[in-house]
Amino acid sequence: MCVYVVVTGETVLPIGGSARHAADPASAVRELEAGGGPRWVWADTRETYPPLLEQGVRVARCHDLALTEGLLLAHEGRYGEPRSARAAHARLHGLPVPDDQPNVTGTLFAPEPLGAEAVAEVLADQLRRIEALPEPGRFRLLVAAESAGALVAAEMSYDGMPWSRDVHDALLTDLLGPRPVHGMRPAKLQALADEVTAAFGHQVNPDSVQQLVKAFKGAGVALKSTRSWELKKVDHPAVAPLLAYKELARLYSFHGWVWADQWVRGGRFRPEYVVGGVVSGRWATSGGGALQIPKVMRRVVVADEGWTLVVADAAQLEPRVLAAMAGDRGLARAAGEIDLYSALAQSFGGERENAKIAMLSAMYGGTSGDASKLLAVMRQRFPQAYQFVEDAAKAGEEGRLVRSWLGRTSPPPSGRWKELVSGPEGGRAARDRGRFTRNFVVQGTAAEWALALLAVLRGLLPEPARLVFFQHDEVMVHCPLDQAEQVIGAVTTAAAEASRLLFGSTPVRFPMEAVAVGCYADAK
DNA sequence: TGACCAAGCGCC
DNA sequence: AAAGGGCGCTTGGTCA
Repeated sequence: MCVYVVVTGETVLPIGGSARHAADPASAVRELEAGGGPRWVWADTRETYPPLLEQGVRVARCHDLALTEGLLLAHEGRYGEPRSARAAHARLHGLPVPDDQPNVTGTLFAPEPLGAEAVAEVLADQLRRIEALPEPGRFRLLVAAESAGALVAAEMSYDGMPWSRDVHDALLTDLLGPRPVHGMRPAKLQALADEVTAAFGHQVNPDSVQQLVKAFKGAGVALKSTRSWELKKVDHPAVAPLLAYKELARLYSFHGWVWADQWVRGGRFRPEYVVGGVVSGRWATSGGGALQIPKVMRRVVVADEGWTLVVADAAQLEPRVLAAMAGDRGLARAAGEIDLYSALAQSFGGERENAKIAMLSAMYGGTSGDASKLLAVMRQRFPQAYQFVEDAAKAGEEGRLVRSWLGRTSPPPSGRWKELVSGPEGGRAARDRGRFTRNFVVQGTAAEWALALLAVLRGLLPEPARLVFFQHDEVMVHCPLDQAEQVIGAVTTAAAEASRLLFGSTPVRFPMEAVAVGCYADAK
């Protein structure tokens, strides 16, 4: 049973009750939250929640109208229509529908917030539309998990991930040389660039694909691309320094000093997360590149004195999700083991590696190498799982929509795709979309499991423990040392609860191994 | 000059 | 070792 309380601007309105115009809305929220914890409904967590966090107010549950509208529109085959609460309200009243604005927090031209009555109206409409779906229970869970994700995302941006600028600077200095002055290359990077130039006998900018291709051509080497794995096949003295250059140059420009100046404050890395930013339901980032931190940088993430980092990732999440969704008994039995691929090895000639290739090929639409032979085995041994992803691929090839377990819906085919598919290269376009929808059902459901885990875990954490990182199937909690055991236990509990919420009683296990470490680099 | 694209590579 | 689905982000380079 949910109790909804509307928040907009300075109004806090219990549904069915009378509006309170609070001069101090944060206090009003704090007060109502303490008295039992309603489900707050608001137009957009990104606008409403950060100011509350600034005032030390956190809430347990919310219903984010914009995220919910996006999920509903996609399910209704109206993917891409404006999803803001304002747009939803306009549609209800046959008024002109405003385009979605980029996150307007803090801009001068932020429009007046939607009135409380309008917010309540949009909520009622959404709840009605959810009840009309074929699986309202699952979709309600999706909405709750997505909204909880929005709370976590805002909190993680606010709290930040521990980031030692001293360790970062030492690492960069070690690899690149001291921080250079304005526009210069770091010494070690410049030395490698000079080596490349020397190897060719003339000036070559290693950042320029064109110059590199031309230089190699001049040396008698025809390149298809300058990708590292392509270069590794080439025998030329420029290759070694060039490969070293590319690796370090990326570190320098993506996660170097300039990046740290912009994104690290007070020993915390504060990226911006975009909940549901990937069509499959995975999160994206809109700044800071939090989901692409190179592994070498993990040593920079260090717990505060007297605190620890509890790091946990779900093992082989996607094949487990497939086993549970497809109800494939054989695969589910293997997924009852800690190492799913080892458990499958027997079916694939005793080779764990073969089992892995077969599973990945089934989920991603792989065709290369041994894939087709292994897929034939998969089809025979695990027919339900095989058929499940085949059906998703077929739907995609035919231009139909597919949905995740809880009801997140794939984008429809574009107009361009429809043209292509009836043209001479149509087969290629169809297969490409088939691979996408094949992967969508698995990746999307895995994202839902992870979101459910995140939501449950958040509710189990003791004060002052904080979630500080979430990356697809991995979470990190920063907590005092003496809470480590409790937090590790909470992770296990949350994983079990996420599995139960999505799949009820299933033989499939979802192992989530958590370790407490002083430094992220020590987690693996 | 700014807008946009492609290449390339980091993460899952 | 990669395969292969999804992203973000930076650089160089082109075009209006």
